[in-house]
Amino acid sequence: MKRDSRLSGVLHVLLHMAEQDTPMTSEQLAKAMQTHPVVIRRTLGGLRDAGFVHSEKGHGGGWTIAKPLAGITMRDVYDAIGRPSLMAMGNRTDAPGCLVEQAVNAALDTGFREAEALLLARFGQVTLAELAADFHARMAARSLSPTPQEHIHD
Amino acid sequence: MKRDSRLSGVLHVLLHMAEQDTPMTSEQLAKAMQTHPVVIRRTLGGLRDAGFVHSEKGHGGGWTIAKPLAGITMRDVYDAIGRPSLMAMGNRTDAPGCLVEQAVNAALDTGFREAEALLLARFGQVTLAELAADFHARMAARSLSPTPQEHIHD
DNA sequence: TTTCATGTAACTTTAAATAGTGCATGAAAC
DNA sequence: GTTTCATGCACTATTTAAAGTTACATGAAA
Repeated sequence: MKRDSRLSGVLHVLLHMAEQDTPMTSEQLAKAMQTHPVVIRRTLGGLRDAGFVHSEKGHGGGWTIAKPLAGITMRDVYDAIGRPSLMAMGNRTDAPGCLVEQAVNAALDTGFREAEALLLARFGQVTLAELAADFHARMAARSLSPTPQEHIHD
Repeated sequence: MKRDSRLSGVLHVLLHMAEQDTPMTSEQLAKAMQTHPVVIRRTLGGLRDAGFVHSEKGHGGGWTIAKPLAGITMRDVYDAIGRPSLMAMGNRTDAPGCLVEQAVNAALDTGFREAEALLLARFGQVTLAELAADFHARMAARSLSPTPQEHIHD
Protein backbone atom coordinates (compact mmCIF):
# COMPACT_ATOMS: atom_id res chain seq x y z
CA MET A 1 0.00 0.00 0.00
CA LYS A 2 0.93 3.56 -0.05
CA ARG A 3 2.64 4.99 2.95
CA ASP A 4 0.16 6.64 5.33
CA SER A 5 0.98 10.33 5.79
CA ARG A 6 -2.30 11.51 7.25
CA LEU A 7 -0.98 12.20 10.74
CA SER A 8 1.98 14.10 9.38
CA GLY A 9 -0.30 16.03 7.06
CA VAL A 10 -2.97 16.94 9.55
CA LEU A 11 -0.44 18.09 12.15
CA HIS A 12 1.12 20.29 9.51
CA VAL A 13 -2.26 21.77 8.66
CA LEU A 14 -3.15 22.40 12.29
CA LEU A 15 0.03 24.34 12.95
CA HIS A 16 -0.56 26.48 9.88
CA MET A 17 -4.10 27.19 11.05
CA ALA A 18 -2.77 28.16 14.45
CA GLU A 19 -0.63 30.88 12.84
CA GLN A 20 -3.72 32.55 11.39
CA ASP A 21 -6.39 34.59 13.18
CA THR A 22 -8.93 34.29 10.38
CA PRO A 23 -10.43 31.03 9.10
CA MET A 24 -8.45 29.25 6.40
CA THR A 25 -10.29 27.61 3.53
CA SER A 26 -9.56 24.05 2.53
CA GLU A 27 -8.28 25.46 -0.74
CA GLN A 28 -5.68 27.60 1.01
CA LEU A 29 -4.63 24.71 3.20
CA ALA A 30 -4.46 22.35 0.22
CA LYS A 31 -2.17 24.79 -1.57
CA ALA A 32 0.19 24.90 1.39
CA MET A 33 0.13 21.10 1.56
CA GLN A 34 0.35 20.59 -2.19
CA THR A 35 -2.67 18.36 -2.16
CA HIS A 36 -6.37 18.45 -2.95
CA PRO A 37 -8.93 20.48 -0.96
CA VAL A 38 -11.15 17.45 -0.59
CA VAL A 39 -8.33 15.56 1.11
CA ILE A 40 -8.06 18.40 3.62
CA ARG A 41 -11.80 18.40 4.28
CA ARG A 42 -11.78 14.66 4.68
CA THR A 43 -9.01 14.46 7.23
CA LEU A 44 -10.10 17.59 9.13
CA GLY A 45 -13.59 16.08 9.32
CA GLY A 46 -12.42 13.73 12.05
CA LEU A 47 -10.88 16.58 14.02
CA ARG A 48 -14.09 18.56 13.75
CA ASP A 49 -16.09 15.65 15.13
CA ALA A 50 -13.60 15.42 17.99
CA GLY A 51 -14.03 19.13 18.71
CA PHE A 52 -10.46 20.19 17.92
CA VAL A 53 -11.34 22.36 14.94
CA HIS A 54 -14.39 24.22 13.73
CA SER A 55 -15.61 24.64 10.16
CA GLU A 56 -17.86 27.34 8.72
CA LYS A 57 -19.59 27.48 5.37
CA GLY A 58 -20.09 30.41 3.00
CA HIS A 59 -18.35 33.77 2.68
CA GLY A 60 -15.55 34.19 5.16
CA GLY A 61 -15.90 30.57 6.08
CA GLY A 62 -13.18 27.98 6.51
CA TRP A 63 -11.37 26.19 9.30
CA THR A 64 -10.30 27.42 12.73
CA ILE A 65 -8.73 25.83 15.79
CA ALA A 66 -11.39 25.26 18.43
CA LYS A 67 -9.20 24.40 21.43
CA PRO A 68 -5.95 25.77 22.91
CA LEU A 69 -2.94 24.03 21.35
CA ALA A 70 -1.68 23.10 24.81
CA GLY A 71 -4.78 20.95 25.26
CA ILE A 72 -4.22 18.83 22.14
CA THR A 73 -1.60 16.07 21.99
CA MET A 74 -0.31 14.25 18.95
CA ARG A 75 -2.07 11.22 20.37
CA ASP A 76 -5.38 13.09 20.34
CA VAL A 77 -4.89 13.92 16.69
CA TYR A 78 -3.99 10.33 15.91
CA ASP A 79 -7.19 9.16 17.59
CA ALA A 80 -9.26 11.79 15.79
CA ILE A 81 -8.17 10.67 12.33
CA GLY A 82 -9.33 7.16 13.13
CA ARG A 83 -6.30 5.43 14.65
CA PRO A 84 -4.81 4.10 11.42
CA SER A 85 -2.53 1.10 11.85
CA LEU A 86 0.97 2.01 12.93
CA MET A 87 2.83 -1.13 11.93
CA ALA A 88 3.61 -1.81 8.29
CA MET A 89 3.85 -5.52 8.92
CA GLY A 90 1.25 -7.99 9.98
CA ASN A 91 0.50 -11.66 10.20
CA ARG A 92 -0.17 -13.73 7.15
CA THR A 93 -3.58 -14.93 8.27
CA ASP A 94 -5.78 -13.80 11.09
CA ALA A 95 -7.20 -17.18 12.09
CA PRO A 96 -4.38 -19.70 11.78
CA GLY A 97 -5.23 -23.30 12.43
CA CYS A 98 -1.55 -24.14 12.05
CA LEU A 99 0.24 -24.30 15.40
CA VAL A 100 3.48 -23.11 13.83
CA GLU A 101 1.74 -20.02 12.63
CA GLN A 102 0.19 -19.49 16.04
CA ALA A 103 3.62 -19.58 17.67
CA VAL A 104 5.05 -17.17 15.11
CA ASN A 105 2.14 -14.77 15.35
CA ALA A 106 2.28 -14.72 19.12
CA ALA A 107 5.93 -13.71 19.06
CA LEU A 108 5.42 -11.06 16.42
CA ASP A 109 2.31 -9.63 18.03
CA THR A 110 4.03 -9.21 21.37
CA GLY A 111 6.69 -7.07 19.75
CA PHE A 112 4.24 -5.08 17.68
CA ARG A 113 2.02 -4.34 20.65
CA GLU A 114 4.93 -3.15 22.75
CA ALA A 115 6.21 -0.90 19.99
CA GLU A 116 2.77 0.56 19.39
CA ALA A 117 2.24 1.21 23.07
CA LEU A 118 5.56 3.03 23.29
CA LEU A 119 4.80 5.12 20.25
CA LEU A 120 1.35 6.14 21.45
CA ALA A 121 2.69 6.96 24.90
CA ARG A 122 5.28 9.25 23.32
CA PHE A 123 2.65 10.91 21.15
CA GLY A 124 0.50 11.45 24.20
CA GLN A 125 3.29 13.46 25.79
CA VAL A 126 3.68 15.99 22.98
CA THR A 127 1.16 18.85 22.71
CA LEU A 128 0.61 20.94 19.63
CA ALA A 129 1.75 23.93 21.69
CA GLU A 130 5.17 22.30 21.96
CA LEU A 131 5.27 21.69 18.22
CA ALA A 132 4.34 25.32 17.61
CA ALA A 133 7.10 26.42 19.99
CA ASP A 134 9.59 24.27 18.11
CA PHE A 135 8.43 25.83 14.87
CA HIS A 136 8.89 29.36 16.27
CA ALA A 137 12.36 28.44 17.47
CA ARG A 138 13.22 27.32 13.96
CA MET A 139 11.78 30.58 12.63
CA ALA A 140 13.98 32.60 14.96
CA ALA A 141 17.03 30.59 13.97
CA ARG A 142 16.34 31.11 10.30
CA SER A 143 15.73 34.86 10.65
CA LEU A 144 19.39 35.17 11.64
CA SER A 145 20.44 33.70 8.30
CA PRO A 146 21.27 35.97 5.30
CA THR A 147 18.07 35.14 3.40
CA PRO A 148 15.08 35.05 5.72
CA GLN A 149 11.98 33.46 4.29
CA GLU A 150 8.29 33.41 4.98
CA HIS A 151 7.00 30.73 7.30
CA ILE A 152 4.09 29.95 5.02
CA HIS A 153 4.42 28.22 1.68
CA ASP A 154 4.22 30.32 -1.50
CA MET B 1 -0.39 -1.05 -0.58
CA LYS B 2 -0.89 -4.53 0.66
CA ARG B 3 0.10 -5.37 4.19
CA ASP B 4 3.63 -6.76 4.38
CA SER B 5 3.57 -10.32 5.73
CA ARG B 6 6.99 -11.48 4.58
CA LEU B 7 8.52 -11.77 8.03
CA SER B 8 5.53 -13.69 9.33
CA GLY B 9 5.61 -15.93 6.28
CA VAL B 10 9.29 -16.67 6.25
CA LEU B 11 9.38 -17.48 9.97
CA HIS B 12 6.51 -19.86 9.40
CA VAL B 13 8.38 -21.55 6.57
CA LEU B 14 11.58 -21.86 8.58
CA LEU B 15 9.86 -23.62 11.46
CA HIS B 16 8.23 -26.06 9.07
CA MET B 17 11.60 -26.79 7.49
CA ALA B 18 13.07 -27.38 10.91
CA GLU B 19 10.55 -30.16 11.53
CA GLN B 20 11.83 -32.08 8.53
CA ASP B 21 15.03 -34.02 8.13
CA THR B 22 14.89 -34.09 4.35
CA PRO B 23 14.94 -31.04 2.09
CA MET B 24 11.56 -29.48 1.37
CA THR B 25 10.77 -28.18 -2.07
CA SER B 26 9.40 -24.71 -2.62
CA GLU B 27 6.27 -26.40 -3.91
CA GLN B 28 5.74 -28.28 -0.64
CA LEU B 29 6.40 -25.13 1.37
CA ALA B 30 4.09 -23.10 -0.85
CA LYS B 31 1.31 -25.60 -0.28
CA ALA B 32 1.70 -25.34 3.48
CA MET B 33 1.68 -21.56 3.19
CA GLN B 34 -1.14 -21.43 0.66
CA THR B 35 0.95 -19.31 -1.64
CA HIS B 36 3.05 -19.64 -4.78
CA PRO B 37 6.39 -21.51 -4.98
CA VAL B 38 8.07 -18.52 -6.57
CA VAL B 39 7.12 -16.39 -3.60
CA ILE B 40 8.85 -18.92 -1.36
CA ARG B 41 11.97 -18.97 -3.50
CA ARG B 42 12.04 -15.20 -3.56
CA THR B 43 11.87 -14.69 0.17
CA LEU B 44 14.11 -17.62 1.04
CA GLY B 45 16.67 -16.26 -1.39
CA GLY B 46 17.65 -13.58 1.12
CA LEU B 47 18.05 -16.17 3.87
CA ARG B 48 20.23 -18.29 1.60
CA ASP B 49 22.51 -15.33 0.90
CA ALA B 50 22.74 -14.74 4.65
CA GLY B 51 23.70 -18.38 5.20
CA PHE B 52 20.66 -19.38 7.25
CA VAL B 53 19.30 -21.86 4.74
CA HIS B 54 20.72 -23.95 1.93
CA SER B 55 19.08 -24.79 -1.39
CA GLU B 56 19.80 -27.68 -3.71
CA LYS B 57 18.70 -28.23 -7.30
CA GLY B 58 17.54 -31.36 -9.03
CA HIS B 59 16.23 -34.67 -7.76
CA GLY B 60 15.96 -34.77 -3.99
CA GLY B 61 16.72 -31.07 -3.91
CA GLY B 62 14.95 -28.36 -1.97
CA TRP B 63 15.53 -26.23 1.09
CA THR B 64 17.21 -27.08 4.38
CA ILE B 65 18.15 -25.12 7.49
CA ALA B 66 21.89 -24.41 7.43
CA LYS B 67 22.39 -23.18 11.00
CA PRO B 68 21.17 -24.28 14.44
CA LEU B 69 17.87 -22.61 15.28
CA ALA B 70 19.33 -21.30 18.52
CA GLY B 71 21.76 -19.24 16.46
CA ILE B 72 19.10 -17.40 14.45
CA THR B 73 17.02 -14.59 15.93
CA MET B 74 13.89 -13.01 14.50
CA ARG B 75 16.02 -9.93 14.01
CA ASP B 76 18.44 -11.91 11.84
CA VAL B 77 15.57 -13.07 9.68
CA TYR B 78 14.22 -9.53 9.42
CA ASP B 79 17.63 -8.32 8.26
CA ALA B 80 17.95 -11.18 5.78
CA ILE B 81 14.70 -10.36 4.00
CA GLY B 82 15.93 -6.83 3.41
CA ARG B 83 14.79 -4.86 6.45
CA PRO B 84 11.42 -3.80 5.12
CA SER B 85 9.96 -0.69 6.74
CA LEU B 86 8.28 -1.37 10.07
CA MET B 87 6.15 1.73 10.42
CA ALA B 88 3.00 2.13 8.38
CA MET B 89 3.17 5.89 8.71
CA GLY B 90 5.70 8.33 7.42
CA ASN B 91 6.25 11.98 6.67
CA ARG B 92 4.51 13.69 3.83
CA THR B 93 7.65 14.88 2.10
CA ASP B 94 11.25 13.92 2.63
CA ALA B 95 12.82 17.31 2.06
CA PRO B 96 10.52 19.89 3.60
CA GLY B 97 11.45 23.53 3.11
CA CYS B 98 8.55 24.47 5.33
CA LEU B 99 9.61 25.02 8.93
CA VAL B 100 6.26 23.83 10.21
CA GLU B 101 6.77 20.56 8.45
CA GLN B 102 10.28 20.30 9.83
CA ALA B 103 8.97 20.67 13.36
CA VAL B 104 6.24 18.08 12.78
CA ASN B 105 8.58 15.62 11.13
CA ALA B 106 11.13 15.92 13.90
CA ALA B 107 8.53 15.05 16.53
CA LEU B 108 7.13 12.15 14.54
CA ASP B 109 10.51 10.76 13.62
CA THR B 110 11.65 10.70 17.24
CA GLY B 111 8.70 8.51 18.14
CA PHE B 112 9.06 6.26 15.13
CA ARG B 113 12.76 5.70 15.73
CA GLU B 114 12.20 4.80 19.36
CA ALA B 115 9.42 2.36 18.50
CA GLU B 116 11.50 0.75 15.77
CA ALA B 117 14.49 0.41 18.06
CA LEU B 118 12.35 -1.27 20.71
CA LEU B 119 10.83 -3.64 18.20
CA LEU B 120 14.16 -4.66 16.72
CA ALA B 121 15.66 -5.13 20.17
CA ARG B 122 12.80 -7.48 21.07
CA PHE B 123 13.21 -9.38 17.83
CA GLY B 124 16.90 -9.72 18.54
CA GLN B 125 16.11 -11.49 21.81
CA VAL B 126 13.95 -14.22 20.32
CA THR B 127 15.67 -17.18 18.64
CA LEU B 128 13.99 -19.58 16.26
CA ALA B 129 14.73 -22.31 18.79
CA GLU B 130 12.41 -20.55 21.23
CA LEU B 131 9.71 -20.27 18.60
CA ALA B 132 10.08 -23.98 17.85
CA ALA B 133 9.83 -24.75 21.56
CA ASP B 134 6.66 -22.69 21.79
CA PHE B 135 5.28 -24.60 18.83
CA HIS B 136 6.06 -27.94 20.47
CA ALA B 137 4.40 -26.79 23.66
CA ARG B 138 1.28 -25.98 21.67
CA MET B 139 1.50 -29.41 20.03
CA ALA B 140 1.66 -31.10 23.41
CA ALA B 141 -1.30 -29.09 24.65
CA ARG B 142 -3.35 -29.99 21.63
CA SER B 143 -2.51 -33.70 21.80
CA LEU B 144 -4.44 -33.79 25.07
CA SER B 145 -7.58 -32.65 23.29
CA PRO B 146 -10.12 -35.20 21.93
CA THR B 147 -9.23 -34.65 18.28
CA PRO B 148 -5.46 -34.41 17.86
CA GLN B 149 -4.32 -33.07 14.51
CA GLU B 150 -1.19 -33.09 12.43
CA HIS B 151 1.23 -30.25 12.92
CA ILE B 152 1.68 -29.82 9.19
CA HIS B 153 -0.95 -28.41 6.87
CA ASP B 154 -2.89 -30.79 4.59
C1' DT C 1 18.68 -37.57 -21.91
C1' DT C 2 14.90 -37.06 -19.19
C1' DT C 3 13.07 -35.39 -15.00
C1' DC C 4 13.09 -32.57 -11.07
C1' DA C 5 14.10 -28.48 -8.65
C1' DT C 6 16.01 -23.91 -8.04
C1' DG C 7 17.09 -18.88 -10.05
C1' DT C 8 15.34 -15.04 -11.97
C1' DA C 9 13.22 -11.81 -14.91
C1' DA C 10 9.28 -10.19 -16.48
C1' DC C 11 4.16 -9.24 -15.97
C1' DT C 12 -0.50 -9.21 -13.51
C1' DT C 13 -3.35 -8.74 -9.58
C1' DT C 14 -4.61 -6.83 -5.21
C1' DA C 15 -5.12 -3.77 -0.95
C1' DA C 16 -4.98 0.60 0.90
C1' DA C 17 -3.90 5.46 0.75
C1' DT C 18 -4.35 9.45 -1.89
C1' DA C 19 -6.26 12.28 -5.68
C1' DG C 20 -10.06 14.02 -8.09
C1' DT C 21 -15.14 14.97 -9.76
C1' DG C 22 -19.76 16.29 -9.07
C1' DC C 23 -23.33 17.90 -6.67
C1' DA C 24 -26.10 19.07 -2.47
C1' DT C 25 -26.23 22.32 1.47
C1' DG C 26 -25.89 26.48 3.87
C1' DA C 27 -24.16 31.17 4.85
C1' DA C 28 -22.87 35.81 3.59
C1' DA C 29 -22.80 39.59 0.06
C1' DC C 30 -25.07 42.12 -3.36
C1' DG D 1 -34.00 36.62 -3.62
C1' DT D 2 -30.16 35.27 -6.19
C1' DT D 3 -25.42 35.03 -6.71
C1' DT D 4 -21.13 33.64 -4.72
C1' DC D 5 -18.35 31.16 -1.67
C1' DA D 6 -17.30 27.37 1.17
C1' DT D 7 -18.08 22.91 3.38
C1' DG D 8 -20.13 17.84 3.20
C1' DC D 9 -20.17 13.77 1.05
C1' DA D 10 -20.71 10.03 -2.27
C1' DC D 11 -18.38 8.12 -5.86
C1' DT D 12 -14.57 7.14 -9.04
C1' DA D 13 -9.65 7.16 -10.50
C1' DT D 14 -4.79 6.94 -9.58
C1' DT D 15 -0.77 5.35 -7.22
C1' DT D 16 2.28 2.35 -4.58
C1' DA D 17 4.26 -1.81 -3.02
C1' DA D 18 3.33 -6.61 -1.85
C1' DA D 19 1.80 -10.86 -3.54
C1' DG D 20 0.65 -13.88 -7.28
C1' DT D 21 1.79 -15.81 -11.83
C1' DT D 22 4.14 -17.11 -16.11
C1' DA D 23 8.06 -18.40 -18.65
C1' DC D 24 12.32 -19.99 -19.24
C1' DA D 25 17.32 -20.80 -18.12
C1' DT D 26 20.43 -23.62 -15.12
C1' DG D 27 22.09 -27.56 -12.88
C1' DA D 28 21.82 -32.07 -10.55
C1' DA D 29 20.23 -36.74 -10.08
C1' DA D 30 17.91 -40.82 -12.09
